[in-house]
Amino acid sequence: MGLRHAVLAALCDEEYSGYQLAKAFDVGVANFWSASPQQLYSELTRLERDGLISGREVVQLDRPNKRVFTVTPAGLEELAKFAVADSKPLSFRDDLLVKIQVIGRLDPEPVIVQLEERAAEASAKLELFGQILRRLRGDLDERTFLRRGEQIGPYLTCLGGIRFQEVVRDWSTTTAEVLRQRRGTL
Amino acid sequence: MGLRHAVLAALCDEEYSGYQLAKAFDVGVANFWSASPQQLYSELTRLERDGLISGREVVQLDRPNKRVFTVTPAGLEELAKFAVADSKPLSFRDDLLVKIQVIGRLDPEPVIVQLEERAAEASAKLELFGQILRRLRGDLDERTFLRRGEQIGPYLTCLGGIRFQEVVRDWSTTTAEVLRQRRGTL
DNA sequence: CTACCCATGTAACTGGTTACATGATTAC
DNA sequence: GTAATCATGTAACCAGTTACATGGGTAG
Repeated sequence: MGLRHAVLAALCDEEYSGYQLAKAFDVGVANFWSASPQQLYSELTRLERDGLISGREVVQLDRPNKRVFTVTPAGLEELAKFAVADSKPLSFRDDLLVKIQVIGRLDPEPVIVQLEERAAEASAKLELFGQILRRLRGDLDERTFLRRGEQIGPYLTCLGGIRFQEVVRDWSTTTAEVLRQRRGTL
Repeated sequence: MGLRHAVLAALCDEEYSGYQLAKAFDVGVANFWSASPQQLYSELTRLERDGLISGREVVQLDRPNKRVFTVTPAGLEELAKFAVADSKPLSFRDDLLVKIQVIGRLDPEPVIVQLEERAAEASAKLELFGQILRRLRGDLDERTFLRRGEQIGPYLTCLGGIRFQEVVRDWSTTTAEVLRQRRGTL
Protein backbone atom coordinates (compact mmCIF):
# COMPACT_ATOMS: atom_id res chain seq x y z
CA MET A 1 0.00 0.00 0.00
CA GLY A 2 2.56 2.58 -0.97
CA LEU A 3 0.56 5.08 -2.91
CA ARG A 4 -2.25 5.03 -0.39
CA HIS A 5 -0.18 6.66 2.32
CA ALA A 6 1.60 9.00 -0.03
CA VAL A 7 -1.78 10.37 -1.13
CA LEU A 8 -3.01 10.69 2.43
CA ALA A 9 0.17 12.59 3.31
CA ALA A 10 -0.22 14.91 0.34
CA LEU A 11 -3.84 15.68 1.26
CA CYS A 12 -2.94 16.37 4.87
CA ASP A 13 -1.86 19.93 4.39
CA GLU A 14 -4.09 20.97 1.53
CA GLU A 15 -7.20 20.05 -0.41
CA TYR A 16 -6.49 18.69 -3.87
CA SER A 17 -8.48 17.43 -6.83
CA GLY A 18 -7.30 14.37 -8.72
CA TYR A 19 -5.94 16.55 -11.47
CA GLN A 20 -4.02 18.81 -9.09
CA LEU A 21 -2.63 15.82 -7.24
CA ALA A 22 -1.48 14.36 -10.52
CA LYS A 23 0.48 17.52 -11.25
CA ALA A 24 2.06 17.45 -7.81
CA PHE A 25 2.96 13.77 -8.14
CA ASP A 26 4.32 14.35 -11.59
CA VAL A 27 6.87 16.80 -10.20
CA GLY A 28 7.44 14.27 -7.45
CA VAL A 29 5.52 15.73 -4.49
CA ALA A 30 8.62 17.47 -3.27
CA ASN A 31 10.15 14.17 -4.30
CA PHE A 32 8.84 11.56 -1.93
CA TRP A 33 6.73 9.64 -4.38
CA SER A 34 5.60 9.59 -7.99
CA ALA A 35 2.47 8.29 -9.65
CA SER A 36 0.45 8.54 -12.85
CA PRO A 37 -2.92 10.33 -13.00
CA GLN A 38 -4.77 7.06 -13.58
CA GLN A 39 -3.30 5.60 -10.45
CA LEU A 40 -4.30 8.65 -8.46
CA TYR A 41 -7.90 8.71 -9.64
CA SER A 42 -8.41 5.09 -8.71
CA GLU A 43 -6.59 5.50 -5.40
CA LEU A 44 -8.77 8.50 -4.54
CA THR A 45 -11.88 6.44 -5.30
CA ARG A 46 -10.70 3.65 -3.02
CA LEU A 47 -9.65 6.01 -0.23
CA GLU A 48 -13.05 7.70 -0.29
CA ARG A 49 -14.84 4.35 -0.33
CA ASP A 50 -12.82 3.34 2.75
CA GLY A 51 -13.68 6.58 4.52
CA LEU A 52 -10.09 7.81 4.82
CA ILE A 53 -10.72 10.90 2.73
CA SER A 54 -13.85 12.84 1.85
CA GLY A 55 -14.58 14.65 -1.37
CA ARG A 56 -16.39 17.90 -2.01
CA GLU A 57 -17.64 19.26 -5.33
CA VAL A 58 -16.20 22.62 -6.35
CA VAL A 59 -18.21 24.42 -9.00
CA GLN A 60 -16.09 26.39 -11.44
CA LEU A 61 -17.47 28.73 -14.08
CA ASP A 62 -14.47 29.15 -16.34
CA ARG A 63 -13.53 25.47 -16.42
CA PRO A 64 -14.98 22.02 -15.63
CA ASN A 65 -16.09 21.40 -12.06
CA LYS A 66 -13.86 19.31 -9.85
CA ARG A 67 -13.90 17.29 -6.65
CA VAL A 68 -11.39 18.16 -3.97
CA PHE A 69 -10.48 15.85 -1.11
CA THR A 70 -9.51 16.15 2.54
CA VAL A 71 -8.27 13.59 5.04
CA THR A 72 -10.83 12.35 7.59
CA PRO A 73 -10.00 11.48 11.22
CA ALA A 74 -9.97 7.82 10.16
CA GLY A 75 -7.41 8.76 7.51
CA LEU A 76 -5.19 10.44 10.08
CA GLU A 77 -5.42 7.36 12.26
CA GLU A 78 -4.35 5.23 9.31
CA LEU A 79 -1.32 7.48 8.82
CA ALA A 80 -0.43 7.18 12.50
CA LYS A 81 -0.51 3.38 12.26
CA PHE A 82 1.60 3.54 9.12
CA ALA A 83 4.19 5.77 10.80
CA VAL A 84 4.96 3.39 13.64
CA ALA A 85 5.37 0.39 11.30
CA ASP A 86 8.82 -0.38 9.91
CA SER A 87 9.69 1.42 6.71
CA LYS A 88 10.56 -0.56 3.63
CA PRO A 89 14.30 -0.47 3.01
CA LEU A 90 15.16 2.32 0.61
CA SER A 91 15.67 0.72 -2.78
CA PHE A 92 16.81 2.28 -5.89
CA ARG A 93 16.13 1.58 -9.54
CA ASP A 94 17.67 3.59 -12.29
CA ASP A 95 18.06 2.87 -15.98
CA LEU A 96 20.84 5.34 -16.40
CA LEU A 97 23.01 3.77 -13.71
CA VAL A 98 22.60 0.41 -15.44
CA LYS A 99 23.93 1.96 -18.62
CA ILE A 100 26.90 3.50 -16.85
CA GLN A 101 27.70 0.17 -15.24
CA VAL A 102 28.39 -1.33 -18.69
CA ILE A 103 29.65 1.84 -20.36
CA GLY A 104 32.99 0.15 -21.03
CA ARG A 105 31.33 -2.07 -23.63
CA LEU A 106 29.13 0.57 -25.25
CA ASP A 107 29.37 3.68 -27.36
CA PRO A 108 29.52 6.29 -24.59
CA GLU A 109 28.27 9.27 -26.60
CA PRO A 110 24.47 8.76 -26.29
CA VAL A 111 24.82 7.95 -22.61
CA ILE A 112 26.84 11.12 -22.03
CA VAL A 113 24.00 13.11 -23.57
CA GLN A 114 21.56 11.44 -21.19
CA LEU A 115 23.77 12.32 -18.25
CA GLU A 116 23.77 15.95 -19.30
CA GLU A 117 20.00 15.95 -19.68
CA ARG A 118 19.62 14.53 -16.24
CA ALA A 119 21.90 17.14 -14.76
CA ALA A 120 19.73 19.82 -16.37
CA GLU A 121 16.55 18.29 -14.93
CA ALA A 122 18.15 18.18 -11.52
CA SER A 123 19.05 21.87 -11.77
CA ALA A 124 15.46 22.71 -12.67
CA LYS A 125 14.17 20.77 -9.68
CA LEU A 126 16.67 22.49 -7.43
CA GLU A 127 15.37 25.86 -8.45
CA LEU A 128 11.79 24.75 -7.82
CA PHE A 129 12.60 23.21 -4.45
CA GLY A 130 14.49 26.33 -3.44
CA GLN A 131 11.39 28.41 -4.08
CA ILE A 132 9.24 26.00 -2.09
CA LEU A 133 11.65 26.20 0.84
CA ARG A 134 11.62 29.98 0.88
CA ARG A 135 7.85 30.04 0.70
CA LEU A 136 7.53 27.59 3.61
CA ARG A 137 10.08 29.43 5.70
CA GLY A 138 8.56 32.88 5.25
CA ASP A 139 10.73 35.51 6.92
CA LEU A 140 12.32 33.19 9.48
CA ASP A 141 15.91 32.12 8.95
CA GLU A 142 16.46 28.39 8.59
CA ARG A 143 17.85 27.77 12.08
CA THR A 144 14.86 29.40 13.73
CA PHE A 145 12.39 27.78 11.38
CA LEU A 146 13.78 24.31 12.09
CA ARG A 147 13.34 24.91 15.79
CA ARG A 148 9.94 26.53 15.88
CA GLY A 149 8.41 26.75 12.41
CA GLU A 150 5.08 25.33 11.33
CA GLN A 151 4.98 22.88 8.41
CA ILE A 152 8.21 21.33 9.51
CA GLY A 153 7.43 18.06 7.67
CA PRO A 154 7.26 19.45 4.15
CA TYR A 155 10.30 21.60 4.90
CA LEU A 156 12.41 18.62 5.95
CA THR A 157 11.41 16.47 2.98
CA CYS A 158 12.12 19.37 0.68
CA LEU A 159 15.57 19.77 2.23
CA GLY A 160 16.15 16.07 1.57
CA GLY A 161 15.02 16.52 -2.01
CA ILE A 162 17.50 19.33 -2.47
CA ARG A 163 20.40 17.32 -1.11
CA PHE A 164 19.42 14.44 -3.36
CA GLN A 165 19.08 16.54 -6.50
CA GLU A 166 22.42 18.19 -5.81
CA VAL A 167 24.05 14.78 -5.83
CA VAL A 168 22.25 13.85 -9.03
CA ARG A 169 23.35 17.06 -10.71
CA ASP A 170 26.96 16.90 -9.56
CA TRP A 171 27.47 13.20 -10.16
CA SER A 172 25.88 13.38 -13.62
CA THR A 173 28.01 16.34 -14.57
CA THR A 174 31.33 14.95 -13.41
CA THR A 175 30.55 11.50 -14.82
CA ALA A 176 29.79 13.04 -18.21
CA GLU A 177 33.09 14.94 -18.02
CA VAL A 178 35.07 11.83 -17.10
CA LEU A 179 33.57 9.92 -20.02
CA ARG A 180 34.19 12.74 -22.48
CA GLN A 181 37.80 13.01 -21.40
CA ARG A 182 38.37 9.27 -21.78
CA ARG A 183 36.80 9.41 -25.20
CA GLY A 184 39.31 12.08 -26.14
CA THR A 185 42.31 10.12 -24.97
CA LEU A 186 41.38 6.69 -26.31
CA MET B 1 11.76 -4.46 -18.92
CA GLY B 2 13.76 -3.00 -16.09
CA LEU B 3 15.16 -6.04 -14.40
CA ARG B 4 16.10 -7.63 -17.70
CA HIS B 5 18.78 -5.05 -18.44
CA ALA B 6 19.96 -4.79 -14.87
CA VAL B 7 20.65 -8.53 -14.88
CA LEU B 8 22.43 -8.37 -18.22
CA ALA B 9 24.59 -5.54 -16.89
CA ALA B 10 25.42 -7.46 -13.73
CA LEU B 11 26.43 -10.55 -15.73
CA CYS B 12 28.60 -8.50 -18.07
CA ASP B 13 31.65 -8.41 -15.87
CA GLU B 14 31.34 -11.70 -14.07
CA GLU B 15 29.62 -15.07 -14.15
CA TYR B 16 26.94 -15.48 -11.52
CA SER B 17 24.50 -18.14 -10.40
CA GLY B 18 20.95 -17.17 -9.51
CA TYR B 19 21.80 -17.43 -5.85
CA GLN B 20 24.89 -15.23 -6.14
CA LEU B 21 22.99 -12.67 -8.17
CA ALA B 22 20.31 -12.60 -5.52
CA LYS B 23 22.91 -11.72 -2.91
CA ALA B 24 24.34 -8.97 -5.10
CA PHE B 25 20.88 -7.55 -5.80
CA ASP B 26 19.99 -7.74 -2.17
CA VAL B 27 22.84 -5.39 -1.33
CA GLY B 28 21.71 -3.33 -4.28
CA VAL B 29 24.26 -4.25 -6.98
CA ALA B 30 26.41 -1.33 -6.02
CA ASN B 31 23.03 0.35 -5.77
CA PHE B 32 21.62 0.56 -9.25
CA TRP B 33 18.79 -1.91 -8.85
CA SER B 34 17.18 -4.27 -6.39
CA ALA B 35 15.25 -7.48 -6.83
CA SER B 36 14.08 -10.57 -4.98
CA PRO B 37 15.58 -14.03 -5.61
CA GLN B 38 12.32 -15.29 -7.13
CA GLN B 39 12.36 -12.50 -9.66
CA LEU B 40 15.95 -13.24 -10.56
CA TYR B 41 15.42 -16.95 -11.11
CA SER B 42 12.53 -16.35 -13.45
CA GLU B 43 14.34 -13.54 -15.24
CA LEU B 44 17.38 -15.78 -15.76
CA THR B 45 15.14 -18.47 -17.23
CA ARG B 46 13.59 -15.99 -19.65
CA LEU B 47 16.93 -14.46 -20.63
CA GLU B 48 18.36 -17.88 -21.38
CA ARG B 49 15.27 -18.86 -23.34
CA ASP B 50 15.71 -15.68 -25.42
CA GLY B 51 19.37 -16.42 -26.03
CA LEU B 52 20.68 -13.30 -24.27
CA ILE B 53 22.60 -15.26 -21.68
CA SER B 54 23.90 -18.81 -21.57
CA GLY B 55 24.16 -21.05 -18.53
CA ARG B 56 26.81 -23.56 -17.59
CA GLU B 57 26.60 -26.23 -14.89
CA VAL B 58 29.25 -25.99 -12.19
CA VAL B 59 29.72 -29.18 -10.20
CA GLN B 60 30.54 -28.58 -6.56
CA LEU B 61 31.52 -31.26 -4.12
CA ASP B 62 31.01 -29.51 -0.84
CA ARG B 63 27.65 -27.97 -1.71
CA PRO B 64 24.79 -28.29 -4.24
CA ASN B 65 25.72 -27.80 -7.88
CA LYS B 66 24.80 -24.55 -9.53
CA ARG B 67 24.31 -22.96 -12.93
CA VAL B 68 26.31 -19.84 -13.72
CA PHE B 69 25.42 -17.47 -16.56
CA THR B 70 27.28 -15.27 -19.02
CA VAL B 71 26.05 -12.71 -21.53
CA THR B 72 25.95 -13.82 -25.17
CA PRO B 73 26.73 -11.54 -28.14
CA ALA B 74 22.96 -11.16 -28.61
CA GLY B 75 22.75 -10.05 -25.00
CA LEU B 76 25.41 -7.39 -25.53
CA GLU B 77 23.53 -6.17 -28.58
CA GLU B 78 20.39 -5.90 -26.49
CA LEU B 79 22.29 -3.79 -23.95
CA ALA B 80 23.58 -1.54 -26.71
CA LYS B 81 20.04 -0.96 -27.98
CA PHE B 82 18.89 -0.26 -24.44
CA ALA B 83 21.69 2.27 -23.88
CA VAL B 84 20.73 4.51 -26.78
CA ALA B 85 17.04 4.58 -25.84
CA ASP B 86 15.83 7.34 -23.51
CA SER B 87 16.11 6.59 -19.82
CA LYS B 88 13.04 6.61 -17.64
CA PRO B 89 12.94 9.74 -15.53
CA LEU B 90 14.46 9.08 -12.15
CA SER B 91 11.61 8.60 -9.73
CA PHE B 92 11.75 8.12 -6.09
CA ARG B 93 9.55 6.28 -3.64
CA ASP B 94 10.22 6.24 0.03
CA ASP B 95 8.00 5.35 2.96
CA LEU B 96 10.12 7.22 5.43
CA LEU B 97 9.90 10.52 3.54
CA VAL B 98 6.11 10.15 3.53
CA LYS B 99 6.19 9.85 7.30
CA ILE B 100 8.40 12.91 7.66
CA GLN B 101 6.07 14.90 5.43
CA VAL B 102 3.28 14.52 8.00
CA ILE B 103 5.46 14.41 11.11
CA GLY B 104 3.71 17.50 12.44
CA ARG B 105 0.58 15.45 13.05
CA LEU B 106 2.24 12.35 14.44
CA ASP B 107 4.16 11.15 17.45
CA PRO B 108 7.70 11.83 16.21
CA GLU B 109 9.51 9.34 18.45
CA PRO B 110 9.10 6.12 16.41
CA VAL B 111 9.93 7.98 13.22
CA ILE B 112 13.10 9.40 14.77
CA VAL B 113 14.19 5.85 15.59
CA GLN B 114 13.63 4.87 11.97
CA LEU B 115 15.73 7.80 10.81
CA GLU B 116 18.57 6.70 13.04
CA GLU B 117 18.32 3.13 11.76
CA ARG B 118 18.49 4.37 8.22
CA ALA B 119 21.54 6.48 8.97
CA ALA B 120 23.22 3.38 10.38
CA GLU B 121 22.38 1.35 7.27
CA ALA B 122 23.77 4.08 5.10
CA SER B 123 27.01 4.09 7.07
CA ALA B 124 27.32 0.33 6.61
CA LYS B 125 26.80 0.65 2.87
CA LEU B 126 29.36 3.44 2.71
CA GLU B 127 31.96 1.21 4.26
CA LEU B 128 31.14 -1.57 1.81
CA PHE B 129 31.18 0.74 -1.21
CA GLY B 130 34.48 2.21 -0.06
CA GLN B 131 36.02 -1.25 -0.07
CA ILE B 132 34.64 -1.98 -3.52
CA LEU B 133 36.11 1.27 -4.84
CA ARG B 134 39.55 0.52 -3.47
CA ARG B 135 39.46 -2.99 -4.90
CA LEU B 136 38.46 -1.70 -8.34
CA ARG B 137 41.07 1.04 -8.30
CA GLY B 138 43.96 -1.17 -7.27
CA ASP B 139 47.10 0.88 -6.77
CA LEU B 140 46.11 3.74 -9.05
CA ASP B 141 45.00 7.03 -7.51
CA GLU B 142 41.48 8.12 -8.37
CA ARG B 143 42.43 10.79 -10.89
CA THR B 144 44.54 8.39 -12.90
CA PHE B 145 42.02 5.59 -12.64
CA LEU B 146 39.22 7.79 -13.91
CA ARG B 147 41.32 8.67 -16.94
CA ARG B 148 42.74 5.31 -17.84
CA GLY B 149 41.46 2.58 -15.53
CA GLU B 150 39.63 -0.57 -16.58
CA GLN B 151 36.17 -1.26 -15.16
CA ILE B 152 35.29 2.38 -15.28
CA GLY B 153 31.55 1.63 -15.31
CA PRO B 154 31.31 -0.13 -11.96
CA TYR B 155 33.64 2.48 -10.49
CA LEU B 156 31.42 5.36 -11.58
CA THR B 157 28.20 3.76 -10.38
CA CYS B 158 29.86 2.98 -7.07
CA LEU B 159 30.96 6.60 -6.74
CA GLY B 160 27.35 7.61 -7.35
CA GLY B 161 26.21 5.16 -4.70
CA ILE B 162 28.62 6.67 -2.21
CA ARG B 163 27.45 10.21 -2.85
CA PHE B 164 23.85 9.06 -2.49
CA GLN B 165 24.41 7.15 0.74
CA GLU B 166 26.29 10.10 2.20
CA VAL B 167 23.22 12.24 1.62
CA VAL B 168 20.98 9.59 3.16
CA ARG B 169 23.21 9.32 6.21
CA ASP B 170 23.62 13.06 6.73
CA TRP B 171 20.03 14.03 6.04
CA SER B 172 18.69 11.25 8.29
CA THR B 173 21.01 12.24 11.10
CA THR B 174 20.31 15.96 11.02
CA THR B 175 16.58 15.39 10.56
CA ALA B 176 16.52 13.14 13.61
CA GLU B 177 18.38 15.83 15.56
CA VAL B 178 16.00 18.57 14.47
CA LEU B 179 13.01 16.49 15.52
CA ARG B 180 14.53 15.58 18.87
CA GLN B 181 15.30 19.20 19.60
CA ARG B 182 11.77 20.30 18.76
CA ARG B 183 10.41 17.57 20.98
CA GLY B 184 12.48 18.97 23.81
CA THR B 185 11.26 22.51 23.35
CA LEU B 186 7.58 21.84 22.80
C1' DC C 1 -10.61 25.67 -36.14
C1' DT C 2 -6.71 23.78 -33.98
C1' DA C 3 -4.16 22.92 -30.24
C1' DC C 4 -3.63 22.82 -25.55
C1' DC C 5 -5.10 22.78 -20.68
C1' DC C 6 -8.67 21.26 -17.30
C1' DA C 7 -11.02 17.26 -15.58
C1' DT C 8 -12.13 12.26 -14.94
C1' DG C 9 -12.23 7.89 -15.72
C1' DT C 10 -11.90 2.30 -17.66
C1' DA C 11 -9.36 -1.78 -19.35
C1' DA C 12 -5.54 -4.54 -20.42
C1' DC C 13 -1.08 -5.62 -19.36
C1' DT C 14 3.51 -5.90 -17.15
C1' DG C 15 6.43 -5.86 -13.43
C1' DG C 16 7.25 -6.80 -8.56
C1' DT C 17 6.20 -8.84 -3.90
C1' DT C 18 4.84 -12.49 -0.78
C1' DA C 19 3.97 -17.02 0.37
C1' DC C 20 4.91 -21.65 -0.34
C1' DA C 21 7.82 -25.77 -1.55
C1' DT C 22 12.00 -28.69 -1.83
C1' DG C 23 16.35 -30.58 -0.83
C1' DA C 24 21.45 -30.96 -0.02
C1' DT C 25 25.51 -29.67 3.03
C1' DT C 26 27.96 -27.61 6.94
C1' DA C 27 28.59 -25.86 11.61
C1' DC C 28 27.24 -26.05 16.37
C1' DG D 1 19.29 -32.97 15.94
C1' DT D 2 18.79 -28.14 14.73
C1' DA D 3 19.86 -24.10 12.59
C1' DA D 4 22.15 -21.73 8.89
C1' DT D 5 23.76 -21.42 4.22
C1' DC D 6 23.61 -22.98 -0.59
C1' DA D 7 20.58 -23.76 -4.39
C1' DT D 8 16.29 -23.50 -7.23
C1' DG D 9 11.97 -22.99 -8.27
C1' DT D 10 6.08 -22.29 -8.58
C1' DA D 11 1.76 -19.80 -7.70
C1' DA D 12 -1.11 -16.18 -6.22
C1' DC D 13 -1.54 -11.63 -5.58
C1' DC D 14 -0.79 -6.60 -5.68
C1' DA D 15 1.14 -2.38 -7.55
C1' DG D 16 2.26 0.35 -11.46
C1' DT D 17 2.31 1.45 -16.51
C1' DT D 18 0.27 2.10 -20.98
C1' DA D 19 -3.40 2.63 -23.99
C1' DC D 20 -7.90 4.11 -24.73
C1' DA D 21 -12.04 7.12 -24.05
C1' DT D 22 -14.66 11.44 -23.18
C1' DG D 23 -15.83 16.16 -22.99
C1' DG D 24 -15.82 21.31 -21.79
C1' DG D 25 -13.13 25.69 -21.98
C1' DT D 26 -9.45 29.04 -23.58
C1' DA D 27 -5.80 30.99 -26.46
C1' DG D 28 -3.83 31.68 -30.80
